[in-house]
Amino acid sequence: MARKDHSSIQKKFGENLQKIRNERGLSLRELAAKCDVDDSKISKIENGKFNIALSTIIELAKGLEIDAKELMDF
Amino acid sequence: MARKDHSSIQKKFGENLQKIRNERGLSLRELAAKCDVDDSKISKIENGKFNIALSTIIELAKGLEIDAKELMDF
DNA sequence: TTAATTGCGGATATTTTAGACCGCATTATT
DNA sequence: AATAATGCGGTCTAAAATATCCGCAATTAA
Repeated sequence: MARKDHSSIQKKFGENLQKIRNERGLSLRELAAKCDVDDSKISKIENGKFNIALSTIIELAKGLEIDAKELMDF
Repeated sequence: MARKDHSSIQKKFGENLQKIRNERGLSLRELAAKCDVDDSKISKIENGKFNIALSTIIELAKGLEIDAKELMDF
């Protein structure tokens, strides 16, 4: 690979995000409506497809109405 | 701005990072040696210059020997 | 007073995300 | 059966982060 591989971190983060979203009973589109992140992007994040930015983590936490710390608890 | 502005989040994150690094008594170069992040980059992060990726947050936590959650506690 | 350390900013090239939208196959719901 | 909802993958462009490395002013140590 040209650049470092972070897929293992991304996957863990994604699994945790999905778990929390499901606990809240929110669909991808419902969560997307509550934060400034597109539903198709949330899906990709949950599947570990990319290395999201700090601001996106904060945005997701806002939509889930939780503290960003919780999202990092994996 | 062409893209959304996240400087307020970035600044808060940076201040928290700097606070923790100082508590540990580590210089920028010392921390850089303990994780895969260049010292000049850490300086820029501390000064809120950019919106770092998830993997960078994890990397910094590793170097500081703390949980990534702590870095998000701001 | 030298010499070393520290924080920080600049420059560049490359890679990646963000952001917005579309569309489909599979599951639910009516 | 028909309709709606859901998860998910793809496309595209512009903007931003990564990764390196250099260098300097100011502070600290020898």
